[in-house]
Amino acid sequence: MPATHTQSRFSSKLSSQCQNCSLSALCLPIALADEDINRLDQIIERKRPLKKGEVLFHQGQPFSSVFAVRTGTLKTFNITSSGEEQITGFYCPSELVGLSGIDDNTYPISAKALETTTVCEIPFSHLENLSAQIPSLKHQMFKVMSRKIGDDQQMMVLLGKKNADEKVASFLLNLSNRFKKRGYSATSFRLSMSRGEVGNYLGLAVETVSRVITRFQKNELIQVDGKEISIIDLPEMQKLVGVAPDCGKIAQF
Amino acid sequence: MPATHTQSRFSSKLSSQCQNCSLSALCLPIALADEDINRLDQIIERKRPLKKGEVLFHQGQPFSSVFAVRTGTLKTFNITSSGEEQITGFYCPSELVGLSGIDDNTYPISAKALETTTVCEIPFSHLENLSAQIPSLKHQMFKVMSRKIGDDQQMMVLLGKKNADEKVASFLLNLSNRFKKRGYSATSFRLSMSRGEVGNYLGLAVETVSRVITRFQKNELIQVDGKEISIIDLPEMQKLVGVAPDCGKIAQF
DNA sequence: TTAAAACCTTGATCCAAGTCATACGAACAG
DNA sequence: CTGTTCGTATGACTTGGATCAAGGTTTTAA
Repeated sequence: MPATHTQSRFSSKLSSQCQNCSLSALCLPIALADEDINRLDQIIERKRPLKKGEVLFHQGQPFSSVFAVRTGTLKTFNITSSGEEQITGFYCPSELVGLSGIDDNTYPISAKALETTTVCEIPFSHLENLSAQIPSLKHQMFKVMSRKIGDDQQMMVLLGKKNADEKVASFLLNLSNRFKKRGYSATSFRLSMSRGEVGNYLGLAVETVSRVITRFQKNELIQVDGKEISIIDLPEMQKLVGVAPDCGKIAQF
Repeated sequence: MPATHTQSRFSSKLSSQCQNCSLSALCLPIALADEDINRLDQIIERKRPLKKGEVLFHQGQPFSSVFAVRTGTLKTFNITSSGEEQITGFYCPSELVGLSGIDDNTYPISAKALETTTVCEIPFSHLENLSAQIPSLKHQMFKVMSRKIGDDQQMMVLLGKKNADEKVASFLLNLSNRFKKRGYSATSFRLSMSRGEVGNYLGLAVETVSRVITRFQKNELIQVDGKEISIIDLPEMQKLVGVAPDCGKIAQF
């Protein structure tokens, strides 16, 4: 399909990269002017792909940048004093990682690729400067961080109050929504994380995750083939996590 | 004690209010110029005190302001689809409430006073404008939100991985740290929330909270008289939550 | 291609914490 | 002041999910 013909002289090749890419969550919703997108684009460093298992940044390392996932998936985790890994989040394309490092100029978590993953590095000092010049960008930054706070609080509800079935169902529906939002199928997708990682994230043992998934399949809520998941009975799944039909956000982290 | 004598002509009575008050967490760490503090001060509305049980804002209500607690305590919570209350946080003096409302201009949680509580209302649009003029204020905003994200993630670790003893100990030490930070005793304080609210927050039944507290007292880790708590054996408590001696932040939400 | 390693599933058993029941003290509205 | 409600404590019982164990499958790397 041919590219749009009405490009301003500022919206170069770089600009169109930004428009297609992962950063859409950060910039597109506020409809930045072409010129502004271009300015944002110029501070971004596109990095070589990370291979599965490679680390983007380490817990404790000095904070310098936030990263937008372009393709692939990341997990963030920290190592507890007893040496176990605790996964704090999974990041899909268009999502921003590293925001929690701003506070004391140190990443409090590590980020590792679950599969081959490309990211855009956004040096934070540049982003901060630019956000002083582009008010809508600053507002968008606040929104992104605010949303993260709200989402994390929903996650707390999930961890504190829900049982294993509700946790796994919430997790699957959450992924489903995230895929849907960026144009992929909401009902059929591939888990890039292992059962063990899902369990770690949800506060469940591997065996429990496995059993719940098997049971969901027996009850014809989902169809499973290894890491491929199809959601068969979406309404029933939603009932399971306690989503009111008219209220997509609540109780779904 | 007499007030400082070297006030600029801009740092009026209002300014000195800000310096003593709850907002210190937001503005003092970055050492705003007197003039800037004054400007911040002028957008803040000081409200009549909330009585115990009064609601500051309701879940679903349009977002307009963030609030800094000056005295007293707030809890934030949301009502799940099944009608139960899920507490997502407690807010002590100097802490900011309502940041999660920025995202979609709606408060996703309610905030209610646990005791007589005074807050400063900071209209967000004004704050955002001002932050465009005072770069260090904008940076401070990012820091506050970033810290919240990091803290919430520690809370997830707590909810997902810790047992009842570790949860309650973490909770008490976290309060202890917050009191200490603003100059109160780190080892002797009053819980403004009920056992039920603690349990709700930590994902535990009331009875469990009660039993753990009783046990801690028997083991001479703490001394309890109703809502008054004294931490007797701080090192042992820290060992319980897995704090490395040289590392105050980790695993303590 | 194949061996090793990592991952997944299922069954059997166990225990931490939830639930139920009861009682007593504190707060509070009338 | 006083009855009612709310908060706290503690014991008895139950249970969801962890743990242990073992076998099958997929992925990885040589």
